[in-house]
Amino acid sequence: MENIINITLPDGSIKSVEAGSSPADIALSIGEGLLRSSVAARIDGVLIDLNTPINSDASIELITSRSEEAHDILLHSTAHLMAQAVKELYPDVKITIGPSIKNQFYYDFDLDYAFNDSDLEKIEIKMKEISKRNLIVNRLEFSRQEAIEEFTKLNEDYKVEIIEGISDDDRISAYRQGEFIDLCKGPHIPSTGKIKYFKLLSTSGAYWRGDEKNKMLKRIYGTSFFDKKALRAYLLMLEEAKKRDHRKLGKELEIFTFDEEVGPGLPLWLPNGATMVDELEKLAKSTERNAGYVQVRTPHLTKGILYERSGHLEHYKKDMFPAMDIDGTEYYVKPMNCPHHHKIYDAKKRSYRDLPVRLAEYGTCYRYEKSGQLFGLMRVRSMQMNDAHIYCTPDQFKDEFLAVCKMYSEYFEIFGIEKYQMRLSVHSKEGLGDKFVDEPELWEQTEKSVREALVEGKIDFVESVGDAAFYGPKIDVQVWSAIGKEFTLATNQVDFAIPSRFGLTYTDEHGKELTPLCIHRAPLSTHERFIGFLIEHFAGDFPLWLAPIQVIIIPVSEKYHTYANEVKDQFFNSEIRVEMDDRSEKVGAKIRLAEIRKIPVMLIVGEREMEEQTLSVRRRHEGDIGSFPLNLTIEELKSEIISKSRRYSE
RNA sequence: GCCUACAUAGCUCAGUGGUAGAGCACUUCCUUGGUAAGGAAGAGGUCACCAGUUCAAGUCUGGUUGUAGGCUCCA
Repeated sequence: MENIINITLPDGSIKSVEAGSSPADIALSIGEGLLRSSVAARIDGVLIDLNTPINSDASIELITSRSEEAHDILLHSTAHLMAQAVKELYPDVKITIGPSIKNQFYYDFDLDYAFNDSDLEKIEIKMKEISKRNLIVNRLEFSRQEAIEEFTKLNEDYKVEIIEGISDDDRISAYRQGEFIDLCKGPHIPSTGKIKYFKLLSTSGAYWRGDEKNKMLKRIYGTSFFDKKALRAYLLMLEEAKKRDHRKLGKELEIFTFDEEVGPGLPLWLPNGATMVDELEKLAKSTERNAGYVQVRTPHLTKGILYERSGHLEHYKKDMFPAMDIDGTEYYVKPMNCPHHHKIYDAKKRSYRDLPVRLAEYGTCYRYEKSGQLFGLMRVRSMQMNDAHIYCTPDQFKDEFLAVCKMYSEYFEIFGIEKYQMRLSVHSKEGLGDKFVDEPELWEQTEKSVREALVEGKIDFVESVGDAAFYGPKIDVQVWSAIGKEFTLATNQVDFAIPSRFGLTYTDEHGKELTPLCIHRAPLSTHERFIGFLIEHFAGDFPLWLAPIQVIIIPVSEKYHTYANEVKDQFFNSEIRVEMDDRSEKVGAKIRLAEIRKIPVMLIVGEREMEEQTLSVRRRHEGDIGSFPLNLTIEELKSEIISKSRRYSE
């Protein structure tokens, strides 16, 4: 009896097998097809390889190629396959790490040679060859000392460094396929022959252990799938995503441009973009007015002493443009609006009866972003923030904080933004006194109250240590660009430090002077990033209220230009953004251009319309929807604009 | 900032050391049309910039600037 063990299957049934059977044996006993589609197994909740023997009673779950976990394992195994190919082609290479990431994998190599595109092709061919060898992937286990000896022998210094960092009592595993051995926890695909549909995508540099003080390694990214169709679909998806890229659409739709003589990261808003900025500001102003904010305006330039007081020069200087000397005094362009707003708060005596004070401004700030991190409109050096600072008592904090969170969701509702993640960024102990103001207790206390507010507001969030602002924790809304870069869109930050540095106070009901809390918030981010995001979110197909050109009049021929101009004037007088296509072109050509420009409403006017005083309405994504009286059309479009309807954006 | 690649007409892109090209857009003319491209002609370039190699450089080399993909950092 001793050599029989009981294996519990996911459906609860129990299978008795010989001790030492592997998940592969168990899969085969159920069916050959199951074995074929299995890539690993979970035994009592722990992922193991298909051929690892099981020696005692356990529950089993086979990981088949359909699951996301299986895809991760495949990606990781493909990274090993690539590393093996690179090592065969470039024997001097030292391998480092090669994990799977979302739908992709990468591997970092230390090599005195830079890979180019034709090298990627060569490596891919070598990978296919190794795949055909169908090498069995074996798990090896070492003690720490054995592992160090083994990888020292292989001359893999980086692996030795990793092992040295692993705690003493752990068994160390590695995987061997043919001549290639890689330090790895596993599990892995059982043989290289199962890795068939992959593509190497790009090369880049990457610092060893992500630290810019370390050596720059050579990284190769790639992707891999279980079947050809899925690989093709993924590559197609990457191509499609590029078409939504705001840099491409922003140029095509004449929203913004950059000019070498103006400077990197300093966008120029073209008329279409300026119109959109204006619409955003109108939205923000009315929302904030209803939420009890007041508008202020402050200069772009300020004496250094203000930023000494605020702590910016201590904690934020590397992100600021260098000082300029004006009559012997140092001035800076502002990186944030808060110090100015603090001065406005401080411009008069405040009572608890005045609080909360909510000061709003779409102030333009300038930040010295490192050249390599500029990215279209999403990451720029001059930016106009949807900024406001709320000064409140500790008692008011939770309500104010949640009101800001509510404002986010109202905005997100308007734009139909559904894919985002709330992130609570807190301080790290190591950063105290450097990256963060040195107030350990206040940090803990503030972070606690923010967490409580979030829980009370039933807001789901993830936490990120070490990403707080220098003056306090923040709640960010993370979104992803068309090509998958992550960005912080909205932000909501709590400041427990700076108001006291500015000596800000309010008089409480007992006549005592107290320091207010400050909430920094930017639910619409900056105009630059928000519009960059919206371009991609809508793929340039903006809802009517936001579209730079809302309506284009298309006369069938020159004979109807007079009527078309009358129509245009009426739309113009109704404050609808209208243009007329008076080129000597056929209707089809005018429609085509309007479609390319993604103008939501096309109005065709000819003989019939002129006689009947109507318009033939063609809407993007809908086509010809029929003829309507002029006045009715204006009314309907007006109401669509006022309601901010998203007619096509789903 | 670091690694790598790229930079040719307004846009998209050909052009591997020997007279600078295409399509679209633009201008003019013809055409006056009915729901995604009517026709013809014309204009448009210091091949990003600065050096160098060469009889000769868009093409080769170096530097600068800008852009792209990453790394690091962030609204």
